[in-house]
Amino acid sequence: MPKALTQGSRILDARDLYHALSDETRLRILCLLRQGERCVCELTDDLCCAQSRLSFHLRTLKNCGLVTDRSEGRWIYYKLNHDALRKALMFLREDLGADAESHAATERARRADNGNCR
Amino acid sequence: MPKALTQGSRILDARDLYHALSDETRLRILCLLRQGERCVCELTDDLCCAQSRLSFHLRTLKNCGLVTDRSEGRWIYYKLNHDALRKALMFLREDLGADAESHAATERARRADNGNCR
DNA sequence: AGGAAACATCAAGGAATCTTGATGCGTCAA
DNA sequence: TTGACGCATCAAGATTCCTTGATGTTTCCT
Repeated sequence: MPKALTQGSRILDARDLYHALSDETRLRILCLLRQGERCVCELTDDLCCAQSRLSFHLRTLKNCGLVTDRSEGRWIYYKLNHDALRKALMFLREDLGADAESHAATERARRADNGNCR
Repeated sequence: MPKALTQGSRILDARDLYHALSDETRLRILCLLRQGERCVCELTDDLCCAQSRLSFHLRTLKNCGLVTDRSEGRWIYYKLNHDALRKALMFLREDLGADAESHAATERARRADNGNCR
């Protein structure tokens, strides 16, 4: 499939991921979940955050795939979904040309196949 | 400086970056700028987007550092700022544990220094 | 069975964000 | 110097997003 056709939904997927990442509370949730699974009541304590508010943000994170949940008895455990994190990272790298190292080297390479906009 | 003290502003910086990335128009702008500097009228054409609207989004991108501008005569040229892109990428990698490769390996390593939340 | 804990969901209000059209300012060409 | 172009900015309305408090559901304990 030509790249142009897939670009649209790639952008929309990326937009949804970055939107989920664009809130302080949600970023704090993700930082906590990095340490492992957490149930909602633990997160509520750690974040000093009303339960319904937390629930709202967890749903936002779940909707775009950044977290998954699993229920066990009365508790619901949330954890990071690394596939979605990787998607967010890969869009930065592949679509926007972000690189972890100094920019100079990669840009030199890219300039070889210089593509003009139109 | 202890990591906890720097965490707050890291999160706020990341939030601002991801907010700028959370809009379809802005992502399209960034994709176009990846190919090199563009002036506003070129972007207006490429995106079929009202000029004032484009100007609004360019300001959003500029405010968080994702693009820089340079004026030349009547034109103002915008280009990507790779330092900001790298910041967005590094937060995903370092603070959230995103990795480009399969997750299994890194997580095995990380589990050694298992940190509990509290 | 009854009560409490853990969580989701809903409605309403408030805040932030986006879009649009109008206006203003600097620059260039005639 | 006048007019057109390129762009920013502003005000107003529309839309999306977030927060809060109330209520509902499920599960567990007694």
